[in-house]
Amino acid sequence: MAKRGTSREINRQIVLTLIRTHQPISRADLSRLMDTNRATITFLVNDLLEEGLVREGAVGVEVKRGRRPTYLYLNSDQRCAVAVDIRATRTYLMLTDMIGKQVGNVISFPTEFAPETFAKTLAGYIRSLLENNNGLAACQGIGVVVPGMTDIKTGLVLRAPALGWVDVDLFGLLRKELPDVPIHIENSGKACALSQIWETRGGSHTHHDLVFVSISDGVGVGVVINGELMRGKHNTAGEFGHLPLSIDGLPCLCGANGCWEAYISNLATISRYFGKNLSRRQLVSLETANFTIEDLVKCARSGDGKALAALHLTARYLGLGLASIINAIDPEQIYLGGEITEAWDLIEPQVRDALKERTLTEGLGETSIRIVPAIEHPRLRGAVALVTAPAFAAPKVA
Amino acid sequence: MAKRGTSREINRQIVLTLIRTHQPISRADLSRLMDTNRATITFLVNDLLEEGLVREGAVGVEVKRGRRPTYLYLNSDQRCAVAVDIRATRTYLMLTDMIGKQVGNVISFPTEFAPETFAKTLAGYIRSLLENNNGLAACQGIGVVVPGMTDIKTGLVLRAPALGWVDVDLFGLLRKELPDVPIHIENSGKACALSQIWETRGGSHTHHDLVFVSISDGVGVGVVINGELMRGKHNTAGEFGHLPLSIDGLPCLCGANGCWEAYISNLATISRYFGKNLSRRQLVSLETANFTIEDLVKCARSGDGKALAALHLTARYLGLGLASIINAIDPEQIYLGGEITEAWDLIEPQVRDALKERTLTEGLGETSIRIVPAIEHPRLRGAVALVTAPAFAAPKVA
DNA sequence: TGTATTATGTTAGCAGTTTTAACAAAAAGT
DNA sequence: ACTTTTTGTTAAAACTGCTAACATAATACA
Repeated sequence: MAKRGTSREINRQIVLTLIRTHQPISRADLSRLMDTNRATITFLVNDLLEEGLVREGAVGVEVKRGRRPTYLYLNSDQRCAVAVDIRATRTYLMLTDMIGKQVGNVISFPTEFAPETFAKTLAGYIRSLLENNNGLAACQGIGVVVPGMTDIKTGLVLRAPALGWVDVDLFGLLRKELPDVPIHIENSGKACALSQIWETRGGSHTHHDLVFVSISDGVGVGVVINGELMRGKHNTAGEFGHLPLSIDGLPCLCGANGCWEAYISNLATISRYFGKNLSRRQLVSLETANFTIEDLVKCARSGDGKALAALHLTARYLGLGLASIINAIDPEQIYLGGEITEAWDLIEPQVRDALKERTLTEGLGETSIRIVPAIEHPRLRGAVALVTAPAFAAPKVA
Repeated sequence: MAKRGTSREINRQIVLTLIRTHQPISRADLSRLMDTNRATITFLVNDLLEEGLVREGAVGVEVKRGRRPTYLYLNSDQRCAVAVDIRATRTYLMLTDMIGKQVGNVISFPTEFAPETFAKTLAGYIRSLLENNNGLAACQGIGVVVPGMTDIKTGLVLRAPALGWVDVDLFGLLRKELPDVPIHIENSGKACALSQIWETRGGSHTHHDLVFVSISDGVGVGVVINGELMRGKHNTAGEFGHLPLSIDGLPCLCGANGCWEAYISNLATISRYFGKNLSRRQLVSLETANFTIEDLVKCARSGDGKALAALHLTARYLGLGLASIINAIDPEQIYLGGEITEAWDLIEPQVRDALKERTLTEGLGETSIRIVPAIEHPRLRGAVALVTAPAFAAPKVA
């Protein structure tokens, strides 16, 4: 039901989003973008100025004639957010302002598997991060991404194989340590997808349907449909990593056989290189401590044929799986993250060929794939989006 | 941008939807459902009464005390829609009122594969259907569902293997014959999903995420995410029928190998029963003319062990594929249509067991599956939804 | 230099909606 | 006969976007 103030709420959020994506921008430009009059914008902006969400800045000088516009900016300096990326080996942290811009360095520490002690350690790092940067006033929230299934309502980590966590109340543990800050916990793939839609929304080339595929120890996938994150009934939607390539194929950690993940995870690629059966986790962890996928790529680049062959086979399986995602979702854009993307120049042809083998139409075979390099910290950006995106979201009305 | 009248538009649609799903319903009940006052409802309903979309009916008598409510109904008698379901062998037609209620009988004629003559024949049937029922005044539109990929903007049938159609301008051909009626053309799976969301929306158990799987000569899938149909960039989203069960498996009509469809289509099941390789289309069409999946089910019911075994194997593959859909989408409800569902009592355990083999969590393994029997004409209802749903859709504002 | 032109941003009043509060209508209980 | 309860309507208030006029500030041009 649309109430008396619903229109205003909606328009407020639209203005806020447009300022975020177009700043610096004048009131007049906003009125043109929103196809309305300048008067309405004046009132909306005045609201945002009073609340301190927006500030006026310099006046424009590059105009031909007429009064110069006063530019508007998001007042992002006064608020901050903390992004946390929990991975199997290390946990990464970053401080950002409200538009997700990084403030200071990314710091990290080894991940402990015992939830209680881990939460205490993590809270300590967060506190020191906030204290050392107290020029930034209020912390708007902490976004935490996890390599596993989560329940966003309760903040429970339902299942994170890489961490050995089942039904861990991460929210509760962190809440006890940091009682005054909103905490958001989400699956890393979903968070990455959220950050992509949130970064492109309102811009000239907004994608309404996109998929984020992150390949590391497992395969994490986040899907945006019609501009909204696909969550599903249990917030477990997007588990494309366990689509079968062959129902009688390689055993997967999930218990089933022939999952895509079992063919393209970092473990699978390394295991393929060594030619051993490294399916048992203990063996794997020993091996990978000494030899990472980055090492494998280096080998391939310096002429190791076996390494290149292992990468090419992974590339082929990667393409075959992507074809399934494309046939199922028909996205405008696929984002691809993970260590193996650093070898994209070596594997792209194999990926694209395999993809075209199974996509149903020519158009689907040409689906755009964008590599997201590790240096962009996609998971940390996803964690930020958990905190910042709700502030810009339109109200639910239906 | 929310304009001055946007709130009213939104609320108008909500009222209309609530009357559709709850009729008969009083103004007072509407105000309670929408959590607002009766005055607002009075204004909104007056608008709808003037437009003739809603009518007042009997007064309620089963109230304990107080003034009796005057019940409101959708004024569905004055308008009608035509639903068309094009299938490989026959084409079906039905006349409905605006809430999708069937008027008269379902009629059908053999499908001709030449687009021009087919369009002329179809238009003739539609005209006679409308003339024989001209008590119903204005025809609001014609909804046509097709077993293939469509472009909803142009009305082109991009690819319908069962009909041998590629880039057929079905919209243009029908438009020439019926120039004054809006025509909607859509893939059958998508239309079925649309009809399900549209029939449950506003009700007590609205499903925001659902999947409709229709098994016949091919596998058609329609997906609703966050209450909206998933279309994708080219309106080809939802092609789960070509997810692989084994990338080296049975050849599929699409050119790839091991597609789910190649294991569970009616042709696959019949072919399995005869133990022959019926992959070539000519052979298949000869066989199936004499022996349908319904016959196979009859055999199984009367004790033919080979028939039952063929069904059970199809059931197993059906379950394995559904697991992929469930892992990917995590829907609240799966609807299952197609001839084979008439044997649901025979195959449900096998389907459910196979499904649980590959679903990632217990909750996902328990995903509700509802059989949609042929007598409910799901594809024709989908065709109706193409015409009627837009009249109830909320305005796009963001 | 002075005037016209152009663009930005503000203000007052108008128009369309929801909301509040009061009231009329109709039925059942006491 | 009177009170209570519920439905539906009406008038006025409050809030929102919209229109039109106007102030402000820059450039263009004679």
